[in-house]
Amino acid sequence: MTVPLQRNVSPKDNPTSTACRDCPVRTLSLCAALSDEEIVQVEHFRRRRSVAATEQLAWEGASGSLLATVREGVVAMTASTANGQEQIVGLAFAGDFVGRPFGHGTGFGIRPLGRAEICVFPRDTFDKLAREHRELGHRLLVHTLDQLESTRNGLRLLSNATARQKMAAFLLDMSKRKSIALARADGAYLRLPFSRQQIAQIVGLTIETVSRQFTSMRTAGLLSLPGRREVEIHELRRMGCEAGGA
Amino acid sequence: MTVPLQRNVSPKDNPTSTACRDCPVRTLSLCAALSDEEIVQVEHFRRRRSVAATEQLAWEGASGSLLATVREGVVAMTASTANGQEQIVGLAFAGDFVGRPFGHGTGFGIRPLGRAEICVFPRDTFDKLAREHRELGHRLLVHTLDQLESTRNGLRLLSNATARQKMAAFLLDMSKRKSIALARADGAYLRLPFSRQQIAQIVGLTIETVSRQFTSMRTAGLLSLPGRREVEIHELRRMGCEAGGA
DNA sequence: CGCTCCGTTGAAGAGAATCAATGAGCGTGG
DNA sequence: CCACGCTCATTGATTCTCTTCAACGGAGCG
Repeated sequence: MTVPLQRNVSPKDNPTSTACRDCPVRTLSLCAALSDEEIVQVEHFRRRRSVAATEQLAWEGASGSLLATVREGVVAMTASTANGQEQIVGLAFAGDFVGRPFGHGTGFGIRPLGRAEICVFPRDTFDKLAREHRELGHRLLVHTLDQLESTRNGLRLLSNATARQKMAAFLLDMSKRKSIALARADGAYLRLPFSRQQIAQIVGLTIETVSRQFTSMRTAGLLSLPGRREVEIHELRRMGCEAGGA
Repeated sequence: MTVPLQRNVSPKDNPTSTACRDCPVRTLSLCAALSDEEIVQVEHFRRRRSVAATEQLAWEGASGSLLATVREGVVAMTASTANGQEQIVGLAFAGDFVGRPFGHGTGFGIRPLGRAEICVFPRDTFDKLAREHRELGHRLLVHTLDQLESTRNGLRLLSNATARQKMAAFLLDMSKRKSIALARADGAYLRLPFSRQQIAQIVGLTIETVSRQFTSMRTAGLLSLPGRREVEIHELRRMGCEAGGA
């Protein structure tokens, strides 16, 4: 069986294209602010990178950290806590922007959770563009405001919630994100891109407690765990009650 | 004794002036992005308000919340946690901006911690200005990035730290802020604008634990408590060790 | 003086962390 | 094909910290 030669391949059908207009996050990311003409200019200085799961993209406390857009996978911002553990203080999914423009670096560590594809911008060029291009700057601002809001939401969660509440809220949050691999539209089935250890670092618990909560929820009939990284939530409403302190 | 008539009073000497150029946060806030000519335009639509300690400026979950600059005092963003408590997820000091521009409200409650002076902007006018005025937009972006960074720092703290670590980090954070009433330049003496209850809501502990930590730190010789809201840190370095998990 | 608000202190209980061991999945290599 | 070793997840027992419930003390004020 021979593979037929394809002619007139549309951009979308060509997964190996390096053109920005074929980028999977073309309309999600900051780049949506750029016209097709403008983005061709960007192609000259942006650099795509495929990062391995073990690769650290920036170190905590390092001054000059990267500026990038996540094209595929999940990228985490980390901060080491007092007892030497590592807390995840932010997540960036496909289309999200990572890094601290304008001067100083983020101060946080940046690393992928699993394999990821990112698109890196040189600092000075990006800064200049973000200042001069009105629409891009505005989009970056809105994106930052959104991140601030969700980080503050995380703050509420981590401060006072019980382990059960943290886990329920985390699962509901994930079920709302369409960008992570979702098998069903209602959000009841999740294919998490995280290990148990990573979940623990996100919700601020130990891996043991995370595991206990999963089994406890399963025996309570709230969910089932078809695979290591799969979760099937049986009743989203009941899960909401768990998150809300009921 | 008669008060002599003063002629040629300089702006700074006139505390009751309602002009923006006499504003105490003229050079700190977003308004620093505006020239003296531009700010006269702003005066036409901005409205100053004096808010009482008990006054709620915005309710959690309310869609249209306020946009304002803090001129004096402290303003908090709040979120009610699962167990009905109220967690403070953000603080705004003199010069800081409060609110969520562009569309949706913050979703968080906004209230002053003690008396405060704010400068309120109508939503549509502000949004328009922030989009059209390059320098103002840029300053708002940088401010938001800063807030995001400090919120993420708070996340690290609240997630895994012990009560002692939380309190030490909180005190150090406050000692670095020059905008709250500081009697000494080295930051070793603090006049906190917070009650014990408010501190508890900020660091995510109960009021009892906060109180216990204060007395424990006092008996350990780390600090002394001259007044209800006063703190004298004896050794900033040792306090840093406490915050860092030593 | 008595009231209220705020802060402190004490004793008991609950929840998560820690320490420790077992189990499941997966790739490697014999 | 199966044994082995590795990583990741689960489960158990214990310890410790913080919360909760309760009482008390002091400052400010009518």
